[in-house]
This record gives sequence, C-alpha cells and structure tokens, in this order.
Amino acid sequence: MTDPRDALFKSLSDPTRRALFEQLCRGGEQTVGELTAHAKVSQPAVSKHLGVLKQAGLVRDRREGRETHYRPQPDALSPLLDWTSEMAAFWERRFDDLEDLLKRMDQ
Amino acid sequence: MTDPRDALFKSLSDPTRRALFEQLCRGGEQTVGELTAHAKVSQPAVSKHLGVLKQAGLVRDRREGRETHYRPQPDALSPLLDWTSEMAAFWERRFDDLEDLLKRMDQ
DNA sequence: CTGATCCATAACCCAATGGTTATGCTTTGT
DNA sequence: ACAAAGCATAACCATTGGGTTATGGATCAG
Repeated sequence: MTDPRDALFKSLSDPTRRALFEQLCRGGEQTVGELTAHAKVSQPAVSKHLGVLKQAGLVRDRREGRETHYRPQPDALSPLLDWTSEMAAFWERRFDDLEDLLKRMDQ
Repeated sequence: MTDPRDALFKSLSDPTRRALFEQLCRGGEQTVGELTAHAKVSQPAVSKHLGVLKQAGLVRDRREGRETHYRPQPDALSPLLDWTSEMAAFWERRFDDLEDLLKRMDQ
C-alpha cells in the first residue's frame, strides 16, 4: 500500500541525509565513524539517518567487529528515475495533442 | 546557498503534493477547483500545496478571471535527473576500482 | 446592486521530524 | 580483567509541516 517512492523521496528530502548518501556514493563503503567525521551532526544523528536510508533500501550495512560499514545501493534509485521519466512522458504526449497545444499558444 | 534540489525533493516528498503534480502532468493545465475535486484534501490545502510546487518551480499559474489555472513545468525535474545520474556515475566508477570490487566480493 | 463562486490567506492544532545528551551493549586492546 | 572505542537506542526538546475551519477579496451571474 505504501508507495516505495514515498520512502525514497522522503529519505532524500533531508539535506543531511542526502549528503550522507552522496558521501557513500563518492567514497564507497564507510564506517559510521568516518561518515560522522564528514557530517555536521552528532554520531547518534548519523546513525538515525543511516537507519532511515537503510529502510528505504538506499544503503546496506555490514557489521565487522564493533564497527558497522555502510555501502550505497544505487539500484534503489531506479523507482525515482522511473517516476521522473513517466512524468516527462506525460509531458511529451501533450505536445502531440493539437488542441492542447493551441490552447497553450494563446498564453 | 539553498540547493535547488532541496526544494525539489522536499516538494515531491509529500504524497498529496506528488499526486497533484502527477494529476497536472497527466491532464495538463487545470484550475484549483478541478484539482481539488480529484484531491482528497480541502481546497485550502490544495492551494498551499500548489504554492509549494510553484516555489519549487514545478508548476506555473495563470489567472483568468476568478479562477487560477495551474500547469506543470516538468523541465524543473532536470536537477533531479542530474543528481540521480551523478550518483549512478559514482556507482559505476566503483566497478572500475578493482580493489573495491574484491573487497565487496568477500561479502 | 446583490448574492454566489473561486481562490488565497489567516489562525490554529496535532503529529512527525531532526537535533541533542545520556546510556548501554559489544568488541578491542592492554 | 578492565578501560576505552564504536555504534545503536532511549529520552527528550524545539521546529516543521500538513491538515482543518474561518474569512476576505475578486469576479461573475442575476
């Protein structure tokens, strides 16, 4: 029932969280400590954000001793790409609709 | 200073708002009344959402007498596409990094 | 002119969210 | 065995955010 896009958009709507995901995409797998070092918030905040990203399927974690390694899962972005192109497709269709085109032309 | 992606992601993170934008992409230009008819919230709520979408550049409005017509502006989605492919690009690069690939292979 | 329609804004409420500090559980190192 | 490190969770707080009803300003119809 819950649209997977919801989780995706919501996860990425927060700048801090998006920065974390970017950091992971740029640098690949990293521990919470490394991520916290680059972030501008506390370690618990980072952990919470990573939890949200994980639940959205954007990251995966791997425990190794006392440290947890997170890595990006960019495949999870595909629903977002799909939705965007879907919207673009509707947009294209409107150019084929002469009636609508004329309506738009007179401002 | 404020990343334009912020406004985009935040605007689209709300299901009601995304539904409004989809409705506009599917049906083209529509009045607030028409949009409210399809929405599951009150007219003021629709107006507020349209305001947010407008400020994010996702829609444009056109007043005609006492009614306001809104139309989608899908071009505004391109920063989103750009960001997504940028992240995907980082992801691709990691496959070229043999060291990282090996590290990932042993789980 | 008057009443109705269309929409935006105001004022308010409650839930969700992002941040913090405090704490506790493993794991590591000595 | 013990202290420290790494991380997650708990508890709490302030702000944001999305919803509502109420209202007001244009515009149209009669």
